[in-house]
Amino acid sequence: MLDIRFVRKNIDVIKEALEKRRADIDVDLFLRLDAQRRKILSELEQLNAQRNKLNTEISHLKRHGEDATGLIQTLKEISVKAKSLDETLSQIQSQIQDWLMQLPNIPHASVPVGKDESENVVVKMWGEKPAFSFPPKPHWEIGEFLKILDFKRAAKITGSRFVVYRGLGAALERALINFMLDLHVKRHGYTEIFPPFVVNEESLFGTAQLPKFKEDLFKIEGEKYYLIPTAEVPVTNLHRDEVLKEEDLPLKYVAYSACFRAEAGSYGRDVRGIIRQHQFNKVELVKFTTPESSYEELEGLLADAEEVLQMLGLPYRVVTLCTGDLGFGAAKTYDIEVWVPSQETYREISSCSNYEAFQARRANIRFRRKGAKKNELVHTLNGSGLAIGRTVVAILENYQQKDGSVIIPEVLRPYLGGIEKIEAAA
RNA sequence: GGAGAGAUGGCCGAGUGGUCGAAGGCGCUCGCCUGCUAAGCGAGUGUGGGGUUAAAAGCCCCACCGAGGGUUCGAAUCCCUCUCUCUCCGCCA
Repeated sequence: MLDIRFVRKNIDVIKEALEKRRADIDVDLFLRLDAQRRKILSELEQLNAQRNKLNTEISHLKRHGEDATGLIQTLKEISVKAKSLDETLSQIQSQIQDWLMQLPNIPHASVPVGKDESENVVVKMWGEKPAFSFPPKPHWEIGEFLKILDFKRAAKITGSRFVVYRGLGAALERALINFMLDLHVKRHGYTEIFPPFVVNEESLFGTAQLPKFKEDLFKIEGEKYYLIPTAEVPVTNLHRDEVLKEEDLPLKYVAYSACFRAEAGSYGRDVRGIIRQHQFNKVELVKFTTPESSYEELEGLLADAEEVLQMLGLPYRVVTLCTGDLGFGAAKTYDIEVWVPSQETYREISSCSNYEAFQARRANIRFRRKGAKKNELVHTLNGSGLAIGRTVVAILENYQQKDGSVIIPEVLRPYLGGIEKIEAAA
């Protein structure tokens, strides 16, 4: 959410941002509602001030045992008027709130202008794509051959877009989680969080999944709870309605969680394999920073996520999302895309974003500078570090051998009891 | 799931219809005093919104005593619903 006063005073900036994003939102509606709101608000407040004055007089009279019938009559009339104004006001206010909730963040000046995904800008290439002496297999074939991924039984026990990891597959998933957590905690200085995987509506409003993206979420029937689509939600909301201390910033958290996504509207995309699942694991990085340091911290966050791929020896590239592809609440986003040999393409494995104060305003996360009177909103950032399932895809495909086995990257071996490769069970 | 108790400012805690944004204490900030980083004295110390302003400060006004609704001329105080916390019982990894 953006600051209503900022919007009011910078309507041209808003219009330009919406145009760059190719978003169609009625800005004039806002201006009309806002003008109405302020007019009614000041009328109402004048009435209230009048009422408060008369009330004081009445209480004086009453305490001296004098008659206040006339004043009470006047007050009755004022109260009736105030009540109806109040109703009108709250209607307008909720309309304004709805409008503001629909308004996306303003892209940062450094974000390239573009219409869609095709105009994202590659800013970095890392690693060498593996050269195979045979046609590389897709990860689902490798996984089934090695009996580490079981799609059939997952479909039986749950449904499509679910998978069962078995044996070394399950161990690999667990190893990756531990490896990434250890890296970010011990080397990058993040604090580990193990959050609830279920959250309430307020949290989802705070991080801007609601109200716009309800159809992407799993809701628990009969409860007010939702399954989290990412650990970003519980971790960012850790400090909802809090005032942080300047000296504690930046706060850096890393959290493992399962993530649940309805994937509505993605029928037919990535139907095979584990690229797109209803449930997947992810290690997420979240930062709370001062406004002036958030872009520096974004670069740091990106580097922390990249290091995972570097240590695993997986080739990747980094792209800056253009304005047309930028997520709703983000001011700037880097995607890290890992090389997937069977598809001969790079696939997103991490998305690192600076939300500036967009989430902080919704979630009311502030900080106070030393000696300052006023609280300010923090900036929030987050990024995957990394998506576990897609990392498994990358490992299986990039490290596959001609005989169908898969070499384990060295850094993972201590997490897998020292084994060097996954082979077909005898 | 059943029964009961509670939710007030950074913290503790008073306040059962009118002068309450809220006593008192603690903490914190500033000042004074004191021949030691103590004690004492004085003042200040919530958040959000609207107006005034080029802007800020300041000033004026409004709202907020877990949340939402209601009664009333008037609600922290009365009524209803919800949420959370605590105690006991039941169930349970």
